[in-house]
Amino acid sequence: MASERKATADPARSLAILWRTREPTSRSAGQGLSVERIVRAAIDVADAEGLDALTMRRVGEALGVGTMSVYTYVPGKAELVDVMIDTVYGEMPRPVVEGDWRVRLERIARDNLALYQRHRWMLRAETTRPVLGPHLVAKYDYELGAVADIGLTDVEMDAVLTLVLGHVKSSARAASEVVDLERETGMTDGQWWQSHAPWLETFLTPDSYPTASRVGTAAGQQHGAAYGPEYAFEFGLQRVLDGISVVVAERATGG
Amino acid sequence: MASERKATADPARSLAILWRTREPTSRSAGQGLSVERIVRAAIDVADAEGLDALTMRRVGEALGVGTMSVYTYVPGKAELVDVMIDTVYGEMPRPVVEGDWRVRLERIARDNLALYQRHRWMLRAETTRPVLGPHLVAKYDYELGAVADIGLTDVEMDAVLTLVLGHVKSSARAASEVVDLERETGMTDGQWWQSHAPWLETFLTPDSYPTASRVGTAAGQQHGAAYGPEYAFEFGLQRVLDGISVVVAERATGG
DNA sequence: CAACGCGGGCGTACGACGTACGCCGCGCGC
DNA sequence: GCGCGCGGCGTACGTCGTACGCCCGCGTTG
Repeated sequence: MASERKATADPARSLAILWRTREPTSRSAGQGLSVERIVRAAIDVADAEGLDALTMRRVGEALGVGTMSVYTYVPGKAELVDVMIDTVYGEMPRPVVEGDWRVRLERIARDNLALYQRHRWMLRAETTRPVLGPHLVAKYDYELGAVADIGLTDVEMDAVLTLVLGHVKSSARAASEVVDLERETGMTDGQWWQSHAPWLETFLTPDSYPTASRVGTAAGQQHGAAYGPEYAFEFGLQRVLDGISVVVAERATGG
Repeated sequence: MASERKATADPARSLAILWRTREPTSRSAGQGLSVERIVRAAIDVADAEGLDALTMRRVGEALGVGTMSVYTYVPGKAELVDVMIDTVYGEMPRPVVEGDWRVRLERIARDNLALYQRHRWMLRAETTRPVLGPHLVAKYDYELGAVADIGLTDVEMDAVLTLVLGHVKSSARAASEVVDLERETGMTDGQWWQSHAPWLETFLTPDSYPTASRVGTAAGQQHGAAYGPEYAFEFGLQRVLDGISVVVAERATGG
């Protein structure tokens, strides 16, 4: 009948849940199921076991409740994930930071990185279009504050934030992969590179790919040194901030 | 028995397929199934209908063959995707570019963006750890060439590349979401923002979130102007390159 | 105080998916 | 001319999301 693909969430339904916060009915006010309890349980499952382990059956189980009971409060899994995302945005700190825009942006970058580390499933869930929930809006407003009044246009402010947060996400993803790999294989990243070294050397010879071979080795050792992802994050962040400071300086002197 | 999670691909199996390229047996040399034909069909399906539509049954169908026949050549879906990824890397151009490092990096960024636009499923498939296939290695070697001999350390070269490619991926993802949304809803991004404007205004008032409201409006209009994602890509790319040039300049003068 | 209706909770079932297992039948080497 | 190996595949199982409709207990009403 309906030719709609249900692969994706219905934003309107997600928004309704996010903004309406319909109060619990008088009936089972205290101890029944609720959107909040469901979302909290789902976040706990995803934090502990990853997004693949987050099934509707598992959520029901975690709440000591039948699978289908969850559907009384949430229209489907996609919308549940939407609400989970906005909920964790609500956990983020929004301190007033002393210092200039660079200090503030750096702080924002680190806070977002910490969020991704605490909730690694966010890195995969966020792929789809973000739903404009209340906490995402609050987060956006707060973060824009870091780059307000330094001479950028509105569009540039948005672009700066997008750039910084994109870098954070890329770095977080790389770091998360290292963690996953260690969990799956039982080896550290360094051990993994070492065990694959002979295999690598059979085809990635200095003759065939001189640059890749040399740099790959160096980067691999860096990873072995147990702070590879952090280095990539720090290096990239400073580069991005340097790049932004060029525009800020232009605006300050030029007009 | 085996407590292995099969959510992820076995890298060794993927690598074996990627590097061994076992020649077809004498028997059905010409017209039978083959890894190449399977991968090509799978890429076509994913290009046309997205990663969700890529099922083993669908691949078999596209080849006029039973579902399980695919498993004769490919150990599983995860490994198939690994091979698909390396294959599309093989399609990328690797021209010798006239100009300095900045010109070369910019070209690399645009080529990678084009790749993501041609194969949007890459944006979701790549999430897992990349498999070191022959084409990925060749790509890595080529791209490192853009930043060789400008005074960076090996680790910095790797970090620069990671930074630029990360930005490309972030931008590509944002652009891809716009395309998806237009396909799903049948509206352009501008129309979508406009239709949701009244709804947005009910809670995102200038009183509650002054900055987010103003900047969001500006950014929304930018999106309506049909070149939002391109702007974000260009702006971010120039910022990133500016940031890199600061280090390059340091290295050139400092020693 | 009794009857009722409604809504929260859930059991069952269906159609996807990935893929293990074992059976065919063709065509090449002897 | 014969047998066997291998490419190809039909069936079946366990998972998932979720549509559908039943039940039961509570709050409301007469």
